[in-house]
Order: sequence, then C-alpha cells, then structure tokens
Amino acid sequence: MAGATFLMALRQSNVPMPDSRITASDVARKAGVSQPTVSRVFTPGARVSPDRERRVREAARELGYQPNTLARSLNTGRSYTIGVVLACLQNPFYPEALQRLSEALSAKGYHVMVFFAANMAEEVDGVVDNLLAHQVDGIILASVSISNELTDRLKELKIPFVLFNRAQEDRGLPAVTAANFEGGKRAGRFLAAGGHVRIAHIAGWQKSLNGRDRQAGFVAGLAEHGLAPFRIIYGEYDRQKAIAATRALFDCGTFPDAVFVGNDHMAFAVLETLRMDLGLRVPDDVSVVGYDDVPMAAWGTYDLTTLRQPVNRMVGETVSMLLAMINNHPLQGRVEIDSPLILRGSARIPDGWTSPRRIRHPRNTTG
Amino acid sequence: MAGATFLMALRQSNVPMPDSRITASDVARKAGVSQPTVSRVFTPGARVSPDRERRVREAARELGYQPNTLARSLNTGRSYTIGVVLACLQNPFYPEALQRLSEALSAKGYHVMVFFAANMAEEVDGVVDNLLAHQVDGIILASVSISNELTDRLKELKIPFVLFNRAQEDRGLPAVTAANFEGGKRAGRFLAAGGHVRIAHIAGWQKSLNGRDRQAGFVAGLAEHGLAPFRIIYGEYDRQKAIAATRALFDCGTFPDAVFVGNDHMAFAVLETLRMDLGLRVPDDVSVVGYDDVPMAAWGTYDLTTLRQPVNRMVGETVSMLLAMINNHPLQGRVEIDSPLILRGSARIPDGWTSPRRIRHPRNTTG
DNA sequence: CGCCGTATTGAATACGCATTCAAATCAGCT
DNA sequence: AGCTGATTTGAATGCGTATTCAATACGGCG
Repeated sequence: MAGATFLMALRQSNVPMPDSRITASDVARKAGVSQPTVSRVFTPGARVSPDRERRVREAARELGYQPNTLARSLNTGRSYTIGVVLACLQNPFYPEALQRLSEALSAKGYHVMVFFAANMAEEVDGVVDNLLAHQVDGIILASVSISNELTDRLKELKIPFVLFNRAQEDRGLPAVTAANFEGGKRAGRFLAAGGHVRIAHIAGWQKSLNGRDRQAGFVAGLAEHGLAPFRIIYGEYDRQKAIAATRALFDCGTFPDAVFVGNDHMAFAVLETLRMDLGLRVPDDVSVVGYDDVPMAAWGTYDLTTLRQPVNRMVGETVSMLLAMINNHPLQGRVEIDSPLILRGSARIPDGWTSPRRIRHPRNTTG
Repeated sequence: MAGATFLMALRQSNVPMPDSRITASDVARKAGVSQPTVSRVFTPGARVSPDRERRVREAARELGYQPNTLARSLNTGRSYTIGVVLACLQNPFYPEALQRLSEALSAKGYHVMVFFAANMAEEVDGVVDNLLAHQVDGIILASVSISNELTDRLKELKIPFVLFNRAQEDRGLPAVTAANFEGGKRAGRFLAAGGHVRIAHIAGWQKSLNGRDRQAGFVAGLAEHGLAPFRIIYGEYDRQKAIAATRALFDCGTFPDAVFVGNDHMAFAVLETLRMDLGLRVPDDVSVVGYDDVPMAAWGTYDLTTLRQPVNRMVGETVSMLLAMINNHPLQGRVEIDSPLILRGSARIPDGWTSPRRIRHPRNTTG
C-alpha cells in the first residue's frame, strides 16, 4: 500500500502533535484528589462521594478535560469501535445503509470506522488486517466479496463480525440478508400472474449468493405458472452493463414483455434505456420489477415496482447480532428478512393484487 | 445520549474481550530478542541488524503478530485517524465525496471515523467532543452547520480541521468550496444569453454561505444582461421543498422560462415536477440548470445542465490542507475551486456556447 | 596494541487511564 | 466506648508500544 511509505516519512519527520492535552492527573491535582478518583468519576458504575464528584467535575470543566479514549481502550481491551467495510456507494442502497448503521451503533456508544475496498477478496483481506490492528471490537462486512479463508480467520481470531447484505453458503455464518429466494419467487409469480409470457431477468453477479438466490427464486416463481425465463443476462450490479444487457435483450425480433432486474440501481438504467433508447412504454409494452426499494424508486420519474429490502430491520438485526457476539452471547447464523413486493407503476398489476400495506415510501425523504 | 446508559451497562457487565492478543513481548521472547527490538522492526525509520530483523519478522509471522495501534497512538500522540462529520447522504454528492475522502486519506495512511450529525449546530458540537475524546489527528466538517463557537474552540485547541463544501464568513478559516459566486454568475449569464427573460431561482438554504454565494452570483450574472430574477424561493436543499417550490413558481399566470436550482438533488425534483406534474417540456418550455454535477446528472433521464463541483479536486485540496496542518505547516484560509458549466440538454444553449471540454461525465460510473 | 567514533541493543520509563488492594473512614450496633 | 461491616480513597500496578539512555560490540586508525 502507498500508505506505508507515507507513514514512514511522517514517522521520520517526527513532527510533534500540538498536544496540550489535559490528563486525569491534571484534573486530580486541581481538585485535590487522586488520579483514580478522577477516573472513577468518569467511569459509569464506579462510586465516588458526592462532594468529591462535584469538585472533580468542576475542575474537569474548567480545564476542559475529556478522558482519552485510546488510553481507556488500551486497558479495558474494548475500543467501542466497529469497522465497516464497504464496496462502493454508487448503488444508493449503501449510503442509506451506512448512515443507519452508523446511527444505530452510535446510539449504543460505538463509533464507526469506514473502509472502502474494491470488490476483490484480497483487498478485503488487507483492509481487515488493518481493522484488526485498530483493535476494533467488531466488523461489519457490507456487501463485499469475502473469501472463505477470511471468514475462517475471523472465526479463529474470535473477532465478532457480521456479513451485511451478503452471505456465504455456510448458513452458520453470521449474516443478515433479505429473503432473496422468496423475493425472487414473488417477482416471478407476480409477473406471471400479470399475464406476461416472455419474462427476462437481468441478474446480479454470479459470484454473489444474493443474486443467485434471487435468480433461483425467480425461476421457481415462474415455474409455478408453467413458465421458464425468456432469457437471463448478468448485469453485475453495474449501470453500464445493465444498459448493454437491456439493448441485447431487445435487439432481436421477439423481445421480452417483462424484465425482473437484480437491483433498483440497474432497474433505473433499464427503465431509461427502454424509454429513451428503445422508445418503449412502461408498463404498456414492458413491465419492469426491481429489487431494494431505495428512496429513488418512489420518485415519480421511476415509480418502480420492486421488492423491498427493509434497511431499518436489516440494520437493526445486524447491530444486535454484532453486539450480542461482542458480549459473548452464542453466535447466531444467517438471518433473512422478508422482502415485501411494493406495487407501483412500472409493472402491470394483476387483478386483486395490492401492496402488503399502503406504503408508498415510509422513509424520511427530507434533508 | 442514549449511548451513555448502554455504556454503563456494558462496563458493569464487565464482559471480557476474547483477547488472545499477541504482543510485541511474545514475539520478542520467541525470537530471542528484546521487546524494543521488535518495536523497532515495525517502526519505519528505526535501525535493526538484518539478522535480527529476519528473526523477528519470522516470529511475528508465525504468531500472527500485528502492532497494537492503540498503544502506539497513546505513545506517539498520533492516532492516524481523521474524523469526518456528515449531515446526510441523501444528496448524492456526499456519498461520492465520502468515498473519495476515505480513499485519499487511506492512501496517506490515515483511517476515517464517520459521524452523522443532524444539521444542528449543537449536535455537531457534541459530535466534535466525541471526536476529540478519540484523539483524532484532524477533523473534516463536511457540510454541516458550524457555529462560530465551535470553530473558535477548535482553533484554540489547535486541532486541525477543514470545512468541506461549507464556509463561514471568515475567509481565514480553512475551508474548501467551489467558487460558488462565480458559478452562480455563470448560470445567470448562461440563462440570460440563452434569451430567457423570466429566470427564477430555487435557492439553497439561507443559512448556508454556499447557497447565498450562488444566489448572489446568479443575481450579478443576470444584472450583466440587464435582468433581475423573476423570483427566488428557498428549497433548503430538500427534495419535497423543491417540488413545492416548483409548483408555487408555476402556479400563477405568467411563469418562468428558466430555473436555476441550488443543487442537482433539487434539480432532479424540479425536472420531474415540470414534466410529470405540470406537463411542461424541458428545455422547450423551461430551461433548468443545477449545481454539483453528480453522476446522475449525466443520466439520459435528466441530462442536466449544471455547474460542476469537482469532487476530486475538492477532496484533494481538503486532504492536503488537513495533512499540512497536522504537520504544523502554516494554516491556510479558504480555497475555492472553479465550477465549470457543463452543458447538457436541460437548458437551451446559446449559439456558440460549448462545455469547457468535451466532458460528458469523466468519472467512473461502474461498480 | 590501544583508543575513539559509530552502530546495535536491552533495561527502564512514559503515554493516560482503569483496576486491584490495602488502608482509612464512617455508620451502626451492642 | 468498642467492635463490625460497609464504603470511600489513594498507592501501586498493568495495558502494549515507542523512546530515552547507558552499555556493549564493532571497525578503523595511529
């Protein structure tokens, strides 16, 4: 990494930090007590007489004292820091997830250290080394490619971790995902019930279990209606590839009358290509269904029928699993969260179908 | 904060960490050397004989040793951690900025701790306290409301910080923004030159200097052509408010023939409302110009003419300013980065105008 | 051979805090 | 008053590393 070289330069330059830090001993001296007493005042659960507590707090306020988290962590062995590893924020699902993860952890007294890793297993490994050196109490691996070696190593090191929106075959690994198979099946049933007969799928990524599950569920859903997919193309969760895939699908003489797309991010590209490039009407000529229900899906421009990944619940589950593991509770395996179908205008709606609840988009869209 | 209560519970429960940590002393013992020698092997710039270095590295590898960053930081007074404070990630400008900030800092050997703060000065204050307790080496305040008290305090504590995409009146404060006044002026000139005569502005936030500068520049740009704004409404960088503002603008008998919008995020809402709600054509009936040039602006659906905020350059400037301050170089004041006008299809283009270069969108859109 | 400057090395210490432990204080009781 | 048990307190110690500092080894030179 380039970082190492620079680090060396800095170390050598040996520039001192401004460092007019106030320590617990300073406060103790000013308050006329011992350093441990100061420590106790700032350690919830320790007892100090009201009189001394008052004196200490006053001295601390006057001096602007704040306990040094590093020193505290060094001797408690808990850093109250969680490492979050992300692949990229292009897909609008992730910014929201990150913000909510951060807020949820923050509410529990934890801090978040973010790392971006290209979607390559080896880079993820390096990043995790980095995290371990930082004594994080736990790790959230958000949708990055994880090698089995890495998960084995993390398990061996007994460092708590949870996979977020990504899983491995091993259902014993702590992971939180949507119920992707069920979601895909729901999409298949819905499009078949809507009377479509040439139903294509622009799938995610072959290497991602998420994508494979959605695809398998989709195929199963169609099969219930005696249908098979018109065609399946891999879009790799990439906008450009989704555009190319759409063109490829609609290039031939007979083309699909419906497309199930592996995530919303690609579905937006599909909608755009259908309308602007190919001059097709949605849903009259083609129905489109996505996956995620990011806030943009509810925008009038897209009005995308999609399977929701409930970010709130996924985040809540992830955080509580991770904190449980940090507190030595028994390790849980994969948790799958139901993916309801959100009916909007981008796909023909079969008679009698309604959204699970009267949701358009419950999330806050301000700011 | 709710965090404190939870913290207390944890402290009291006193659950030990897994903690099978390998220390430098373990490595020293195994390699038959002293702990300081191990330390020197892992401290770039320190000298150790080749023979011992080899033995130490071997022992370290076998034991899976990694230096404990916390202990190291405690000792050197440098944590190699930067705190990044964000308001929200709804506006797609910020996810990209965050990712690039993180990558740039990472390349310099720094880690990023993220904090989300609602856009209230007091909350930002609390977050900064938190950051200070974590001994961050520097702070990036990305577009959050900063009180003068806070910046004064940071200056007094001599903790390096940079405002990103936000500034205060005091031009001596370290801040990186686009050249918002110039950008706004460019928008005004462009729309006036395009022959529009009723040019409205959906502005940002009155409390944000960014927004005020863009607005003032816009007014100045129009004035050069002898025009005054048709009307100015505040959208507060909020999608819903932008929609309401658009409806309000076009509610009356005479309505604008062009709208300059305070940022792209709002401009997308404006475009949608114009087309779907009001049945107007863009740019035939109304021209729209945004500000930011987020990746979505280049999507065919929007094809938004906009003033670019060059994220790369802003991030680069921010990082180098911050690192300079960390290394005790003299403090710089505000840096403004030029905002070129990116011509696309959402606004009528005057004869002879072209984009500065043949950019549609140079940024990587994969992933 | 003896002396001196240089390069390595380990013992000791400091970083800032939490925690153990023993001393001291205090209240409550006989 | 005298004793016991509970509570509060400070001295000492440890967390894992980097950094003095003195001691040692080494190489070159007269």
